[in-house]
Amino acid sequence: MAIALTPRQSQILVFIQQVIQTTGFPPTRAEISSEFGFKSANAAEEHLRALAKKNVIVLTAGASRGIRLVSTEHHHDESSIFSRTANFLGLTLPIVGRVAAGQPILATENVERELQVDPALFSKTPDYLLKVRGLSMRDAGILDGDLLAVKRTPEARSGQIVVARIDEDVTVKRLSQIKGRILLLPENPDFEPISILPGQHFAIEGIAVGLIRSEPLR
Amino acid sequence: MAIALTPRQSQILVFIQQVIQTTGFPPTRAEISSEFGFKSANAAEEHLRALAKKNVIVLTAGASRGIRLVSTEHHHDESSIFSRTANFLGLTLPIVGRVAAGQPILATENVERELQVDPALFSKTPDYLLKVRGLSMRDAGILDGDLLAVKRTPEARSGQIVVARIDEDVTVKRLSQIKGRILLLPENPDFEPISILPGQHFAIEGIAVGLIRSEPLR
DNA sequence: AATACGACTGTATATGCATACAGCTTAAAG
DNA sequence: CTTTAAGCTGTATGCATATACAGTCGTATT
Repeated sequence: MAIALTPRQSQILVFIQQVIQTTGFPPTRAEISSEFGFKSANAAEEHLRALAKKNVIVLTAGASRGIRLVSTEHHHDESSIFSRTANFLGLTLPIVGRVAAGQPILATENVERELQVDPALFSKTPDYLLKVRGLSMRDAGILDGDLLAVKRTPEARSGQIVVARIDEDVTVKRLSQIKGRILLLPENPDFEPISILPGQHFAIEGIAVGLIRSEPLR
Repeated sequence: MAIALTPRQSQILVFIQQVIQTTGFPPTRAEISSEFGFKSANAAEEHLRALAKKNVIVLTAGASRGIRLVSTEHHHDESSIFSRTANFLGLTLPIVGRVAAGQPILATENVERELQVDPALFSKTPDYLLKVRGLSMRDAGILDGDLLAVKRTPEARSGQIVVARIDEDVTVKRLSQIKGRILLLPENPDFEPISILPGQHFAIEGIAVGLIRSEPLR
């Protein structure tokens, strides 16, 4: 179970991803410090330690630029320059990874990258792609690592698959509203339904309108 | 047009690729020398210069591990009727619906429509999208109506999810090759494994590299 | 009030690493 | 037979980098 990153740590992580994508190799402590205006390389060092402790990167002791991103999935190679330059036909959707606790879903820190999508693909135009974690919706054909196309809306009908926020956590579940009682149902017998208790902060963030599985199927 | 690499230069290049793959960052001159038994780091330096001159890598002066692989171009077979036009947006992939008995998958009659896809999305570039019928692969997260991104290839490894042709029929299953015996396994206990009998016409049409679910999830 | 932690500044230092210059060897090309 | 290029050895130099230790500041917890 991964702990949520702080906003600052997310920024560092995104920067590392960007450097690898644009230069082909990870940044040094000094380069990170320079980017963020740190006057001491130690600030970067400590952020890297924190990210390593939270298992989003792996550090190689003694090696310069010894930073490795933990297998989120595909290593994006040069092909991603496509999504950068393209700006005419397609819809550009942000890919939202780990949602930092308490942060709005579309906060910059949560956006891992962007992807071009043909608007003709989905019946309802999605606003973002959420990277699904875990197997709680397995039996609905939603697997770990899948990109869920989500349309932002504050309301949903019972039975729809929704992105919901309970207190600080964001989750994907099937919505069930019976007699005013709100239930979030997993689609996997190994998981328990989530009942919204009075006093808990609950909000519908959006409804699922499609899905993209980018990893080679195994 | 790139000049051909010498055998030794190819070995160096492959090593660099392997290091990036396994560690997440490029090797140093010393590491290359160590791998190949060079007693001087200068040997590696000169190889890197040669590779840079032949445009297969880009060197960043002054940066440790400042090696970047140059994107290897994808070569598609021109024989395909469907030009996968790689413009700025990306790939144009044909959506293949019901495959008429005996017809090649990409025969015009089978193509329902076309869809633009960001090439950065899939790790292996797909050649077409196959509309899945039935629930035989349900437990692999492939549902009825899903668009399976397929890369054309005549060969596949055991365990991969493949598009295969048995006599006149096209099907999606998990490939199992044990002791020369070919089995096509469904991912749904309600379906039976398909055993290829001698005398039957069998061919791998492609492997699944991704999936798109365009219909609103229900 | 005491403690813990995120997020830094500041100072240091031992390696890590890129990179230059001088040669040597072998094989192909003129 | 001389030149050129690939492929090395050997020696050196100096910036590039990781990383330790000592503090500061503010915001939460306990």
